[in-house]
Amino acid sequence: MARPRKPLLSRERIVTAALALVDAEGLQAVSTRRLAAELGVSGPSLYNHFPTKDEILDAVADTVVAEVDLSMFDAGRDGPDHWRPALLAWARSYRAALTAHPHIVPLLAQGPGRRPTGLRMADAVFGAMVRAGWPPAHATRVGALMRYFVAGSALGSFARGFVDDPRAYDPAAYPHLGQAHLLAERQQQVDEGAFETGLTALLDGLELQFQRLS
Amino acid sequence: MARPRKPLLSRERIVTAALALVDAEGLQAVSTRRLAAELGVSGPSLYNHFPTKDEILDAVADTVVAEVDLSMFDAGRDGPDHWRPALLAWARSYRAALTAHPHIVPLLAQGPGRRPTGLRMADAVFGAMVRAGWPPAHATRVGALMRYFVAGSALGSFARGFVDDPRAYDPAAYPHLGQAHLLAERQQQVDEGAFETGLTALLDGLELQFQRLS
DNA sequence: ACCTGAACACCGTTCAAGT
DNA sequence: ACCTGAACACCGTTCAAGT
Repeated sequence: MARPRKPLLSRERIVTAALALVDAEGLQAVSTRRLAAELGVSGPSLYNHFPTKDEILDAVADTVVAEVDLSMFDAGRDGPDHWRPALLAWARSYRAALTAHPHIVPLLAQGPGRRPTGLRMADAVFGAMVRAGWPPAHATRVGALMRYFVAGSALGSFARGFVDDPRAYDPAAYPHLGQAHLLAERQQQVDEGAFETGLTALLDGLELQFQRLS
Repeated sequence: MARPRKPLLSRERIVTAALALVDAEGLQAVSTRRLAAELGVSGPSLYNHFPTKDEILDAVADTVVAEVDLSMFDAGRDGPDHWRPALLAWARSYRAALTAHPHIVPLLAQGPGRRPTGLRMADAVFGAMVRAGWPPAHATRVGALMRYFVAGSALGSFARGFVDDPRAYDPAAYPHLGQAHLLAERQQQVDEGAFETGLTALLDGLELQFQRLS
């Protein structure tokens, strides 16, 4: 079989298979040969659809960010009281999209870059903040700092860092972390709690700044 | 030359060289062969000092986190008014350590894990918050959410994401980002501003919560 | 246009051999 | 104990060859 009359691959099929592989086995499991095998083709076939492996992973990251709900930034329900609930809903949707695919979060490191959905997201947040009354320079910062917090919460899940093995912790070395190994069990609660606590603090603090501006 | 009478390598030399290579050329530049060449030895020599390449990079990450100042959490100057300036100073030192070595930030994804300095840091923050009057469950969250924000700010530097090429941005597609390409130039200012704005908001918000608790 | 196998330079890691 | 070269299985990518 050289060229089939109907293409075996498409960019979409490749991205879908790559995301499934990343979710199931992590980033390191994605090699061009392995991914191609998963799709029933040979390694080099991928290069008919993407110039490099990195661009495949870029497209995967874009797919994940595309899952983020941005409808709360739609023009129409603007007003000076809408920016807070909009940021809140956006942050939760953003975090949900990332924690659904935790293995690609480190890949988001490059920032929005040339990825279209990342740019669309930045544009939506910025536009809504300006319409709500934030000065443009502040609107840029608000979008950025919210992104920092959400990405950080999805990236370095604090609790996941503690392995589930009491022997890893010398109580003499870390006097306050005696029960740290328990954190692995309650991972999700701790993460969720820290995220919600931080989100509330962030929005409370931004509200103070917003009031000072007007 | 088989075995020299004085060892050519040490864990410390390896880690130092690896960090220099990461800083200069990024994570992908670090291969065992390349790193060994940089140290004047052959590839497999590294395995006399580290069991895997991943553990070398773990040690590199640990080195970077070790640069974070924790002295503001020392017992003695506790009191209910000290936790805020302590968190502020720590966050700035933490961010400075990470932005000095931006290429290893995605590596911190695994969280503190078994890395001793990450655990020491978590322990110091937690202990100081509890001594300042935060209930333990809240102290855990405060340490985690601050880490989220700092790691996120170092990871996905918002501005770095915008490439310095006006042609990458179709003004029709991103109506609010017409000047986005300019962001690449002002990268540091935007990042710094967003970080400081977010940090103030976060601490203002935490102060509100702290008052509510007492 | 879109797939294939062969090939290239390069990986991380193992291991027997040297001192 | 600590280094070496050879070797293994595996990479990302290129390319000529097939239809």
